[in-house]
Amino acid sequence: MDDTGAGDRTVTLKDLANELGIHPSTVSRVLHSGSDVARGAASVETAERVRDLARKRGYSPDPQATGLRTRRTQLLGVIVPRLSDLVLAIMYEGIEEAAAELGYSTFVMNSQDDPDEQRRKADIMLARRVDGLIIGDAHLDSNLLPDLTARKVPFVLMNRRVHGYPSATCDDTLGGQLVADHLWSQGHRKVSVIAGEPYASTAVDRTAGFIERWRSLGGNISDNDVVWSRFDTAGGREAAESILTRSKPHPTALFAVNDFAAIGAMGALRSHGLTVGRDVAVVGFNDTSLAAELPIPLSSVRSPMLDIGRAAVKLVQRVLRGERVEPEMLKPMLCIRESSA
Amino acid sequence: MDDTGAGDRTVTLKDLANELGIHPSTVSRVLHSGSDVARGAASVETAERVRDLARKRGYSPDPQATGLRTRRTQLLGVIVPRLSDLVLAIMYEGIEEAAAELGYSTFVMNSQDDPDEQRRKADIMLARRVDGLIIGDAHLDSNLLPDLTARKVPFVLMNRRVHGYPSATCDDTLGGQLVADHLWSQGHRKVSVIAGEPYASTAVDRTAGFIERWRSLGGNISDNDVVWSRFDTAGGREAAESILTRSKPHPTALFAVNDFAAIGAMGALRSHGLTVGRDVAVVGFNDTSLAAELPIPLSSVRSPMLDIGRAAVKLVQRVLRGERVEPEMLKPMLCIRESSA
DNA sequence: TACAGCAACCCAATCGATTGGGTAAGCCGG
DNA sequence: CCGGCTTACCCAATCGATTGGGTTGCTGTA
Repeated sequence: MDDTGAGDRTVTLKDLANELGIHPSTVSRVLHSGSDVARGAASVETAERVRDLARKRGYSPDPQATGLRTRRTQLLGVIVPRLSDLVLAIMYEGIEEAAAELGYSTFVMNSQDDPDEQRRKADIMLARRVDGLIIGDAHLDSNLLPDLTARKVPFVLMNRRVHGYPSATCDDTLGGQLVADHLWSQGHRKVSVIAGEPYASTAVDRTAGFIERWRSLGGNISDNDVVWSRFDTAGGREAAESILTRSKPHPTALFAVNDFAAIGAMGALRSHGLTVGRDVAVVGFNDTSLAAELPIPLSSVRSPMLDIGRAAVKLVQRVLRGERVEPEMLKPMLCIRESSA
Repeated sequence: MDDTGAGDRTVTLKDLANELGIHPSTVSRVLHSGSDVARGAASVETAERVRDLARKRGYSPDPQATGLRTRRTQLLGVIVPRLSDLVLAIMYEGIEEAAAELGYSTFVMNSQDDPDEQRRKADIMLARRVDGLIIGDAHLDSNLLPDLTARKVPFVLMNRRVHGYPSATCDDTLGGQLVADHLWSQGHRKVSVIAGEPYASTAVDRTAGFIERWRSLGGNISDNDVVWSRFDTAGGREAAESILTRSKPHPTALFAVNDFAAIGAMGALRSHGLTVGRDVAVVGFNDTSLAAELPIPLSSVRSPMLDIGRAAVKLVQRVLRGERVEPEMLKPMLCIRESSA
């Protein structure tokens, strides 16, 4: 009664074959494809016996061995700036789901948005022989991407896009436009943008979309009204400080391209005795779960983070199949709350 | 000039051996260990030639092949409730760092704290032949853990502990005690605890530590003053609502075992016209980066999340070596801010 | 009756690295 | 000059699964 479940070693094809008195290759063919190759490889009843025994013994093929032979690992590498960034964490959840559905497993690594780390992490993943990469931290001026292309590494971008590469992103330009429309219609005429990091398409596109629409509405906005900053609360705080000290009278609305920066900005406004939503409107981006929970709930552009993750997996799968793929941009939605209403 | 970097196929041991006119096994031995086995396997100058060529050709051993032969994959599986939980995301960053230093790669999967998913994810990782597991979502009443033990799967717990299993956690009991000391010394005498999920040792230990210390200080606290809740903002909000409606007069201090629950609770207090820090003190747990950035900065117990992740890796490594290991509890630190000062 | 055709399998090489067991050449002491 | 010891290698099996190319035995048919 000791060998009911797992004996001691894991079950191999050969074990099954021995027990059934047939050749491992037959077992392989039976188990390999639903019944495509199986037809012609074994009789219906043998196939049945094989499948039964496999189930009973809890057989699961060794991915090392399979990968060695087939040259495919069913592994995807995912590189993000940092998983402690809620936005990326949620995208990764989407990736995990979609990847699991397709029989892929995923590695994630944090690059801290540092080009050297990006390269190092990519190398680690390639050394692991991942089938493809999902890059969530692409810099607009990256030279890693051309290198990967030259090395024929299959990859797609996620979250941030770079011209000429397949990507799954939010339609950030549209997002910026939505904010412009909203603030304009609320009667704001003097606004500033906390623009994020200039190497990230998210920041650039959201800012550009905003400015372009603002101007086409007849609004006035100059380079001085745009402050580049880090994506975190501290960055947003500093940017807001600089806006408040620099431009008098202060703007009546702030658009921060990221919720965390927006939260930091709200802190700065408070320190200056300004009430968010009454004195100064604030709009963020991503609609992270916190936005709605703040003392003054934050208006934010809701980007479909989970779906972006899922889309990235599907894209990379198509790249792996050798298909040519177009960048994919998922539509965002503006959630208006007290901070700008 | 085409074969300078990577030709087309990746370089194998045999390629190197052929080019040097020696046997693959010799190359393997040279490259295998710093110079332990190398001594005796090849002359110093041959070894040098091997290493040079390996470097030049950008040789990196195929992990599938190595794993197949050695029965070790250098892969660790990590299961967490959800990576979008900042606490786990940061622990994972610690894991990633430490694992990379030891030559391990890591898979992470989200279980959503659902027992079926926990099992499913563990099975996926084992099917991938991970060398060991780091379980970050252990339930106190889990039956997965005994099963894994029975199957001789090497694993350690992280974040949450369960009696009888190796784990790397915060000293949550101590954390609760710190909060009790603090609130007591601030003169509070009527307090409530937002206790989190009863299946998580984090919640149970923090609550128990608090209550025990509170009573030993001479304080009074009954089961009614303890509300179990989800770990997120919504959970904290609901718990606080229930506390405010249930107990009159309302408590003068709330201890939430988690920052997000604390933030939710702060929202509920606000809705009831109470000012956090003046009318009601609030203390959270984990000191996530947001705590300090809130309009009313949140007092919180700082748990060494990054170190916990790193510790988990070291523990699992020792388990893999067959050593017996003791649970490890890292000391937390109370950060007092406006919400309770 | 001989042969094509098919069903149902089996064989062996292969993927890339590791490893226990050789072996040949050279040197040294007795 | 021979046995024994090093040094510097080589050989081949092995890990588990896959896969192109067999082989065997039977049936149907011209």
